[in-house]
Amino acid sequence: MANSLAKQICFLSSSTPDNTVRIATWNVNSLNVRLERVLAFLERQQPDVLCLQETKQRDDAFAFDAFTAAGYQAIHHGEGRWNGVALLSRIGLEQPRIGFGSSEDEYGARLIGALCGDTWVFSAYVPNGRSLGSEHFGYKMAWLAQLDALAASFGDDEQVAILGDYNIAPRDSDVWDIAALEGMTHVSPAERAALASLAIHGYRDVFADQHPEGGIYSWWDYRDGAFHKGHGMRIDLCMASPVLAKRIQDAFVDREERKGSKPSDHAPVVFDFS
DNA sequence: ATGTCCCAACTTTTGGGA
Repeated sequence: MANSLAKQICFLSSSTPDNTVRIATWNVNSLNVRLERVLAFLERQQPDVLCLQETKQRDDAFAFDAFTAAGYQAIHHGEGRWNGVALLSRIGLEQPRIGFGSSEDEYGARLIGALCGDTWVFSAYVPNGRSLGSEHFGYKMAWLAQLDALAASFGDDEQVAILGDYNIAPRDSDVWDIAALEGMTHVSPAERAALASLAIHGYRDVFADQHPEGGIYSWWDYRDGAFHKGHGMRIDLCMASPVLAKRIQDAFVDREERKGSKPSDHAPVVFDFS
C-alpha cells in the first residue's frame, strides 16, 4: 500500500524522467468517434499536455471521467455539432481561459487555454476560411487578429504555446504541391502574414525550426486516397513564445494515427521541450 | 471524379461543413 502510494505521488509530481515537457495537438474530427484512439494515444505517447480540436461535443458529453482515470485534468469548450476545443494536462491546469472574450467568439468554440505548470498552453481551432474573398475568409482573418492580440499580451519572459489546427500551411514545402493550391486558402499571402505577425512578436513555428527541409504533413483529405498518395499539408502548428521556443528539443507527426480503422483526417503532432 | 467522413434532423435520406 505504501509502495503504491509513493509510486502514485512520483507519477503525479514529475512529468517525464529526463525533465522534459511533452505537449501535443490533435484535431480529432469528433471526440465521440475518436475517444478510444485518444486514450490509446495518451498511453502510447505519454504527452504531459494534449490540445484537442473539433471535439464536436457539448460540454456535458465530454468524457471528463475517462481522462481523469487516465491521469489528466481536462477543460472543454464545446457547442455540439461544430468546433469544440479541449485541453488535457497532467502537470497542472490553472487559470482556465475560454475564448477571447470578444465578438470573435461568435464564430464558434475555437479557443481554450490554461496555465500548465510554468507554461501557458492554448488549444486553437482557426476558422477554415473556405475560399479567398468569402465572408468566411474575412472572419478567419478577424479571428487570427484576435489570436495575434492574445499572443502579444504576454510578457517577454512568459512561456506561451499556442497549438492547434491553424488551417494555414506556413511554407510552400509544407504542402505536397504548391502549384495545385494556386488561389486556394491555407497558403495565401494574407494567411501567412498572420503567422508572420506572430513571428514579429517573437513566436516561432518550432516544428519548422526542427525540420527546415519541410515535406512533413499533419493533415490529408479523406477523399481521393490523399494519405496514400502523400497529398498532405502541415497545418497543425505550435507557435511558441521566444523563451519557450529556445527549449524545443524534438517535434514529430504521429502518422500511425492516420492509419487503421476510423482515423481522423489529422494526425497528432508532438513537441518535446527541455 | 466534388471521389470521404461526421453531424443533426421536419431522422432511415438529405444537406452542411471540412
